[in-house]
Amino acid sequence: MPHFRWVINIKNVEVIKAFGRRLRDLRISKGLSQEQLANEAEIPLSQVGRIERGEINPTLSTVYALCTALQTNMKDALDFKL
Amino acid sequence: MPHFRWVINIKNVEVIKAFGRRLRDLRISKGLSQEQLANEAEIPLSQVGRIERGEINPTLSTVYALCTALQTNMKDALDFKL
DNA sequence: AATAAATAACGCATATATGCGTCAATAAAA
DNA sequence: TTTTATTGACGCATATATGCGTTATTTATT
Repeated sequence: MPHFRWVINIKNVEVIKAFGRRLRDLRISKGLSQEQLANEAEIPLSQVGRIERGEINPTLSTVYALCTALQTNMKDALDFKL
Repeated sequence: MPHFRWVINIKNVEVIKAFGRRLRDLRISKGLSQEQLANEAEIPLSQVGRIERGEINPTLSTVYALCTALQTNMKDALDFKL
């Protein structure tokens, strides 16, 4: 059965969703498929999808790898408001 | 015994260490102790220490919580070069 | 020096990100 | 439509971040 045993921090959900949207925008603006981005960033394809959909909370190193693959700075990739 | 069974991505080590240094600088510039920052960000004190020392690879939501507690944007907190 | 405050360095349980699959659904191109 | 490319949505094992302790060490204060 599904659980609600743990407190959900709404802000945290929002930040990973906002980053997912930003990542997708950046990827598309660079004309890359998820697969190409995954290869560049050396991250599994399925993980890129989950991050773009805001399903997982990526680590700093993953964020960095994605930004590097997109030829952007974390500074710019994380420049969004909630 | 210690292991070397997995490939270590040097860049990833560098980014978490750089963030740790940046976090410490920001915290000190705001005149906060690790304990005060931990309370503000609602994360364990020991975790703040490990992050500042670059021992762990924080998630995006943790980075966000720390930046918010420091009254900074991720944009600025992650504005560093490797 | 003695005391207090701050940080380092551990341990441990649990939730979850990662890494690597597979197959379905959708979109794009032929 | 049919084929191909792309993305979504799963499953599962493993490494690790989180969360919450405790104790040691270092630093600051008196």
